[in-house]
Amino acid sequence: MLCYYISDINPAGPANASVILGAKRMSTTQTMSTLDPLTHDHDQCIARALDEAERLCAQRGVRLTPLRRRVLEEIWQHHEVVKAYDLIHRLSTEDHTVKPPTVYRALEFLLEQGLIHRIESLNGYIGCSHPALAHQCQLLICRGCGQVEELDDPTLSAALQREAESHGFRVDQQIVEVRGLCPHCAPAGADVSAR
Amino acid sequence: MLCYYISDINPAGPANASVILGAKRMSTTQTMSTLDPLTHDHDQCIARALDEAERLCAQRGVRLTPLRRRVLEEIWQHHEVVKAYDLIHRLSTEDHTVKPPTVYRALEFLLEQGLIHRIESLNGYIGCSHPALAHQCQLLICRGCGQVEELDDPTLSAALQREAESHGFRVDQQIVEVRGLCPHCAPAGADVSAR
DNA sequence: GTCAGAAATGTAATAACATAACATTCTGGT
DNA sequence: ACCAGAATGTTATGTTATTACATTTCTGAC
Ligand SMILES: [Zn+2]
Ligand SMILES: [Zn+2]
Ligand SMILES: [Zn+2]
Ligand SMILES: [Zn+2]
Repeated sequence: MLCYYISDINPAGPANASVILGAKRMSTTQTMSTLDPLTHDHDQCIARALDEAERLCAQRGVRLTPLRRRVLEEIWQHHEVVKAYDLIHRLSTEDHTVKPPTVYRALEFLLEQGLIHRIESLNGYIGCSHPALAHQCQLLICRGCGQVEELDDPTLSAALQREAESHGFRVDQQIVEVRGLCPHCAPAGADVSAR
Repeated sequence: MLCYYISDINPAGPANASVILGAKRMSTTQTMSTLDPLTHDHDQCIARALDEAERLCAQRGVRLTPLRRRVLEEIWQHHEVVKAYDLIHRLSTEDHTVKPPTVYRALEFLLEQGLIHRIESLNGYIGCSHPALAHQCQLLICRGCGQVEELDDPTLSAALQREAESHGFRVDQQIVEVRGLCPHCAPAGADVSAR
């Protein structure tokens, strides 16, 4: 199962993406399993993620409180990595500043419930695209647009698990993060210097 | 190529390790590619790492200055993850405190030269066990003893690369970290709660 | 409905990790 | 000796995360 959406049209623009204003349709030239910016209804995407979260928490007997739900909603605003202090700023208002522990506790809950993933190499967080089942995922992190594709290739995770076990290692958790350029940013290649 | 050494005898002790005082020999019962604590001459291990670093830097025309060498030496004191601020404390004396940029610049140099690896999930660093060639490695990180085994399975890294490319992703870097228990800590399993 | 305990949230302080900007010193080539 | 570039020193600050404790909210037993 995959989830990779483009919430904003890349300024540089995907060189070969099919863009027909007003007539949403799939891009035909991208090999990446993405939805075209114009085909992706992100409001619906957010709603789906939140509904799924509600459902899972109810089913598990844990509480998706307004605060936790709000944090999850903020994380789902884009398909880009979100930082804890971004959340603090976004949740704060003129008359009420949210303090770090508030956000970190919500993040902790969402991580425990598998509703988000932590991106270790960026100290950031991203919504999980298939939270119903426990899984070891591989994250493709674009340094061009900051967006993240979550893969769940059981063959890969099994191979890594096997390799670790063959060295007598008992695996708790796999952290697999691939840094690079997504298909929308790669064509522009030359102008996307290391970030 | 593998490098996994035990610098300190685990307090809990490997349940089934062969230990013959005074007569260093390989453990016969561990499946992990480790050296028995007693067979591992860590002074020699450090010396080897530093010599290799000297050789590579000379060959590449870069300067392994006393400071950089000193930082590398500290990182190699054990086979455990080292934190930047540990290094700051270890390098500081009564009459001279080392400041963060000093250490971070040395770490940056050592990372560029492939002499150390950064462990993203721990904000730590570890000596690279085969720095002569560029490589994508897999790190097995024990939560029991803090030691790290560096694997370099080209099959695994190729599989991950292929998977990413099949999604149109251009790979810069792979981060593969496996958290769990090493064979010396796993048998004691029950008493090693999550850290 | 009441109430006690548990869970969640609020708050203040601080720890841990990392970098920016600029000054000074060191090094190697001429 | 001189110069330019590399390396290091120094100050300040930015970023990420946790500890400890107070208060509020929720839940289930009665
Ligand atoms: Zn979306
Ligand atoms: Zn991109
Ligand atoms: Zn060693
Ligand atoms: Zn261990």
